[in-house]
Amino acid sequence: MSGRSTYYVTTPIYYVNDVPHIGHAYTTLACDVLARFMRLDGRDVHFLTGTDEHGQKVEKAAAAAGLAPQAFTDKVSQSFRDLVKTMNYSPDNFIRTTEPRHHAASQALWERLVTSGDIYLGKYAGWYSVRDEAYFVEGETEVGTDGKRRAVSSGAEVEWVEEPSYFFKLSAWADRLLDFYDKNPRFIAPESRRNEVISFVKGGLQDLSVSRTSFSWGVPVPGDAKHIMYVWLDALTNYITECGYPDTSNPLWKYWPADLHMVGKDIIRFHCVFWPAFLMSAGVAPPQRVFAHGWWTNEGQKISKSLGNVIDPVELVATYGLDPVRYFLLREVPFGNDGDLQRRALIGRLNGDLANAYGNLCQRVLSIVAKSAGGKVPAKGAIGEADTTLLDRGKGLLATVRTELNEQAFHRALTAIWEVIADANRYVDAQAPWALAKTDPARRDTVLWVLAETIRRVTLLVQPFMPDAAVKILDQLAVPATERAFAGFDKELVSGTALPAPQGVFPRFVEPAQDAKRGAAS
RNA sequence: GGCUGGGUAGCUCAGCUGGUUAGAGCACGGCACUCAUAAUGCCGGGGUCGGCGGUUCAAGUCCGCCCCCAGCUACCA
Repeated sequence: MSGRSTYYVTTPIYYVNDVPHIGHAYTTLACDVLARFMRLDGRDVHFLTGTDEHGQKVEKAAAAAGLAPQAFTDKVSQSFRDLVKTMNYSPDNFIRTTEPRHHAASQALWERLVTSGDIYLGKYAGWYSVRDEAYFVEGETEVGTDGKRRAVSSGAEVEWVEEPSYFFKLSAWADRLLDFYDKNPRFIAPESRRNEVISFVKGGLQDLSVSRTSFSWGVPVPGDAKHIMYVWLDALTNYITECGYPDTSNPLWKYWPADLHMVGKDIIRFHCVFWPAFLMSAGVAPPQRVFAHGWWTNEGQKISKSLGNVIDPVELVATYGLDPVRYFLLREVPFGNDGDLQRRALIGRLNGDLANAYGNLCQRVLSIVAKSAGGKVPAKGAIGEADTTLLDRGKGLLATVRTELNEQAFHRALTAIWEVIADANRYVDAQAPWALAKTDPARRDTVLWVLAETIRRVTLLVQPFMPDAAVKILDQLAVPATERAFAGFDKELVSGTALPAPQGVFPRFVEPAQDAKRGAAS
């Protein structure tokens, strides 16, 4: 036996020229839920996130700040490590492209590409803006009435510049990529993105410039130190750096190929076209799947720094609480679609799904147990049809959630869990344990046991989404820490186990009064 | 322009290979209950399923045309 099956999930490495925003938080959250679920499900998980710290922008920003690039990135990348704590992520490692092992891995990969004959020296040419210190493609420029060509974004004059550059023969890989997509239908998700990528590749591929000489903050090209490896070749390599590349005897190499690269929809091409081409050229297996999720808007408005409506995950968590934010982000929108972050909707989910449906279910059941059933797991008596129906719904949930998360369908997984919560609330009303207390205490206890047991199962599955809240509820059910993994899913609550006093887990969110707001403003 | 995916109750969306009176959640209205976080449950109003035409015994579900929305159409992390 080879032991537990591995599960390797990655976030993109985040570029350190920016502070973390909701987009970063969202991507990593999705990975975190998967990592936590897979661990509970007995998989041997490796969950990687990190920062991309090279490039001209970083070099310039460091200079502007009067710092050496390394000191600068040490400082800026910290905000991403802080977000890990704020959002309660559970990565197994936080990788940085400035690590020596990453330079070694990137250079090793480069050398393999050279050996494969896919690297050649040529010239990179484009419209260059001295003021912006950046290249623009033709479409990003326009010729003004004075006959001078300028960058559309900055208005700066551009000139045609050529610099020596190494190229990767991407043009030779189109057919092999299409063949790869064809044989691996799960490689790109969601489906609409898959179509886009395939049509892009079918349109023909150009060779890719993979080195620059215009700056020096990066990984030197082996054998030609004037050149720095360009952005994506360096950045993408992090996924195998982590596993020890090129040392395939590294213990972490068992995780490659990755089960899932989670990415935002803007960087799908790099992950679905360039990356598998690099890897195949180097004789390394491509990842198994890339999922491109959507973007958030803020109250219907596109998010942009210039509009000043960037969503700060730290503020969201401070206002609404961590677990409600985690829940909302993955429940509100079909994963893969764009979503709109509306405070009203968030509060609706918090009060409706969490406080009213789930929290109140726990509270109404546990308070009866505490007040009139002895404060212990109630005695399980004869189980009837209605009991079996509810219990079976809870039992079936694990398989359902497993299936949905295998497709990264977080919203459907949560919907399925909440359907059982709704069933449980209906069952409480139908069985009316408060009435049974007078007529049939034994039956009352059985009803309470069925409910507690259902809450246990539901909560085990809530753990990956809302770890803190789940702990509180499982504690109130006295579920041993050793029985919270899914191996213990069918280990029922034992009647007679002493329970702690119940306490609410999801308080309702009450909006500050409008009058108070106006009063404060005026 | 081309390609792809969409346009279904006030809002967000389900509706597999065509087949009984088109569904869910939220919101709204009424009722019930009182264990519970003024929570929960039940009932109800509300949709010419983007438009026009066609195929079929039968179309939201297939075909054609048109209108509208979004994404992609390469080197920006």
